[in-house]
Amino acid sequence: MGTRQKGNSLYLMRKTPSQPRSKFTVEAILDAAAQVLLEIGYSNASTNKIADRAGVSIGSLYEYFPGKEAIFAEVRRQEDRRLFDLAASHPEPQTVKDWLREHNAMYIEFVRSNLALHAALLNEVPQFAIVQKELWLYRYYIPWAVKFLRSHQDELRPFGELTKAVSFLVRVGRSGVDNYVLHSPEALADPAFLDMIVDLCEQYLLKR
Amino acid sequence: MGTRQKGNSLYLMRKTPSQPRSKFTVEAILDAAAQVLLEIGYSNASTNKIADRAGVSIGSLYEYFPGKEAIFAEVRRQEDRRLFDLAASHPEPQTVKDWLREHNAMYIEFVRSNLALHAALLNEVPQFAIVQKELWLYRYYIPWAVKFLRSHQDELRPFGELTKAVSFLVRVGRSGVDNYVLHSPEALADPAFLDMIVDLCEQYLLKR
DNA sequence: CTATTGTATGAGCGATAACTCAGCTTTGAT
DNA sequence: ATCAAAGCTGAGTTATCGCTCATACAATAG
Repeated sequence: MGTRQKGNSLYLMRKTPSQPRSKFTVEAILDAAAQVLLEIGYSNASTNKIADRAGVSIGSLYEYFPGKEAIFAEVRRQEDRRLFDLAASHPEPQTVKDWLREHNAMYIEFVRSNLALHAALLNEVPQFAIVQKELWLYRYYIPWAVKFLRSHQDELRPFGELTKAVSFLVRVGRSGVDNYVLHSPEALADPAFLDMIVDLCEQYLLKR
Repeated sequence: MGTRQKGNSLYLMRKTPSQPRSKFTVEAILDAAAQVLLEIGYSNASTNKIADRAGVSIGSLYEYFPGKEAIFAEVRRQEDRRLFDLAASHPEPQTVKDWLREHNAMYIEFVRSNLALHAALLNEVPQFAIVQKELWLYRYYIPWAVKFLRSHQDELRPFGELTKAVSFLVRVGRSGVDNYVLHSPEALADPAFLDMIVDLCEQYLLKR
């Protein structure tokens, strides 16, 4: 038997596939879930339809996932992971100004690269019990951003608690972009949008 | 027969109650919807359960709403309206600084006054086809904020398009607070959070 | 008073959802 | 070559969902 989860949470995979073919199965399920989501929406997406679309039997689906919540939670985790990898693979800029521009551009590009999916995730799919603390963004990205900014503190306004301020700015920035993904996706393509959000970050962070 | 809607949208009420007793019925349904949402979550909330909880027959529910999407869309509209009324009833401050603090405090208080409901709305209930432009926040609040800020332009940094900048800041600010509602509700009670968001707004808007 | 429109009821129908389980196939270690 | 574990299958069970409709009472205009 595979590696069964202890708590049997509604939002976690039941077991982790060990053989290659089961890895394909799980991948097919996750891909199908994204497709079905875009085609008929979260509330109409059922485990049966997802399994169908994946070309996998419903029994197999339940072998790995306790239900559709867990499937979409996993889709979210994958996107979260993709984003972190993207950021981590990026060479570190010299100045805070550059850093702000590049990282904001990166996130905007990231959501734009699969706009429909991200809009649907934001619009329709509950966040469930995806605790922020377990996401790469919060576990790794924010601490990493804090470390970078601390090492460029001469460029910054004085902050009592830099960690708090950075975490705040990252969350606000991200939520702000997400708001536009949902309500004004066309604005994301405009370079002026990037300028605007970079401006916001600079005004908040940089000393002058 | 009542005032039937033309397009028969999934997200609008079917008819507007004219007699007092039917107004009570609709109110009961909306209240029940909020309760059921908090108790069992959006995806488990069914029209039958909502009607049950409201003490109203399922037939009556379908008299006024085409489905649960429309019910929750209406719950959202009511909250949106409540917020706008709150803001509109507020006396206009003298300075931009005061304005920023008071309006941010107002929104934080607003969400905190019914935190569980707002968290649930953000977390679980799809935004559907609630176009931003039809919300009070965007139709009235932002134009109004722009008007206020334009009349205090001497306190502001120069902006090419003030409307764009204000709209951006309002949306980012609101989304940012919403992010904390969802992921760190405890932080909202801390006065430092208000300070932080006011600081962000001031740094972005105010000249120095 | 009467006609018309407004409001309320709830049993019940058809559809579909979630999820199980008994049995079959594949894989890989020995 | 053998066999236990891993993986896969899909018809079937149970529950609930969305929604209709025949029926009846209430309000109001003329």
